[in-house]
Amino acid sequence: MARAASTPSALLSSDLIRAAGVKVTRGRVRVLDALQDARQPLCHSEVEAQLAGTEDTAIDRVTLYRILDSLVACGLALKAVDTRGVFRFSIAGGQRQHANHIHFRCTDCGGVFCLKAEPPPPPKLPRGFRLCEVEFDVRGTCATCSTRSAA
Amino acid sequence: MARAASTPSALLSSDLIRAAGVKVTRGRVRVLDALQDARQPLCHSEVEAQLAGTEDTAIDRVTLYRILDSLVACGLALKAVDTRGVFRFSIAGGQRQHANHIHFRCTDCGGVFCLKAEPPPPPKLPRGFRLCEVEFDVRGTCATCSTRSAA
DNA sequence: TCTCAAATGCAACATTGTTGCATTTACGCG
DNA sequence: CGCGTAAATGCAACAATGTTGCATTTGAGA
Ligand SMILES: [Mn+2]
Ligand SMILES: [Mn+2]
Ligand SMILES: [Zn+2]
Ligand SMILES: [Zn+2]
Repeated sequence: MARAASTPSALLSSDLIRAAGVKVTRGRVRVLDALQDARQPLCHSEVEAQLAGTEDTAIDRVTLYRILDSLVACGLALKAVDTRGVFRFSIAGGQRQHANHIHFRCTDCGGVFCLKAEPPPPPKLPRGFRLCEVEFDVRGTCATCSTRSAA
Repeated sequence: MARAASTPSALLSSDLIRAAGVKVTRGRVRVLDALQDARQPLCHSEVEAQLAGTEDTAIDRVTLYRILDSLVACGLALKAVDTRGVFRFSIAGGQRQHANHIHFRCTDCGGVFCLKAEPPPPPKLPRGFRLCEVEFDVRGTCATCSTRSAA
């Protein structure tokens, strides 16, 4: 089964940052690398933890907040709030390739799988309402997890 | 626009609370009244401000958090996070009456609005996958919030 | 190399939400 | 009504997340 995956592009973070028109700093490169490697949007503390796993020096907490916001400001990252009210960051553009099909989320392993079906058309909205995003969320257990739990 | 979870009845808050199976306290009645009167989901501080406008004594900050959560726990209120990561509360109606149509969630105020359209049918899944839940999430800004942000 | 706006580190602060515990209160029951 | 008790409240402390101000350092163009 085709797993939803991050971009296979070997574009260096430093190149992306330079192309975005902001200074290439060690912090920005490390954070963007972390977002690229991540398989889901990361919150501030998760990025911090990821960075702590490296041998490099730690980035200041406030600086990390500012780096994340700067990546969003220059279009390299996306910022969204999760159900607990915490901001999560992901690389921008990674979602575009998954725009015209729907996804299945395994509630067991957390995996996201691409389905063949197209997303349903957005409904008609009352006057004055502004559509921003339509998400068809299909949840359950994937084949692997279903087999394992049936055993 | 028909707001989701609007109660057509003039049921007293105290009756609703009693029927929900929890103790009828002055705080719960006042908070539920505030949510009923509100035209949009209110966050903690907004409920606090609303209550401060009355002549009654102020409710402790922690108690207000606990009252709001208790109203959610007993099914009288709904809790959703807004775009800034703040929880907003609104009165809940019967959820059964909202089974056959889809909803629009305002990412600004957290409000939930009933739409006329039916929910889309569940997609066909790959072999071995087990469907558990399907959710059609339509997000954007409601008429009120769209007007306000355009100003 | 020089220069300086941009980025960083650090301290302090703000907002939102939670936990522990002593006190008070709602309400079922005799 | 008056009791007993579990639930609810008030208060202090704490936690998590995010922001502001300011002095210092640094990326990168001239
Ligand atoms: Mn928050
Ligand atoms: Mn996909
Ligand atoms: Zn799975
Ligand atoms: Zn709204």
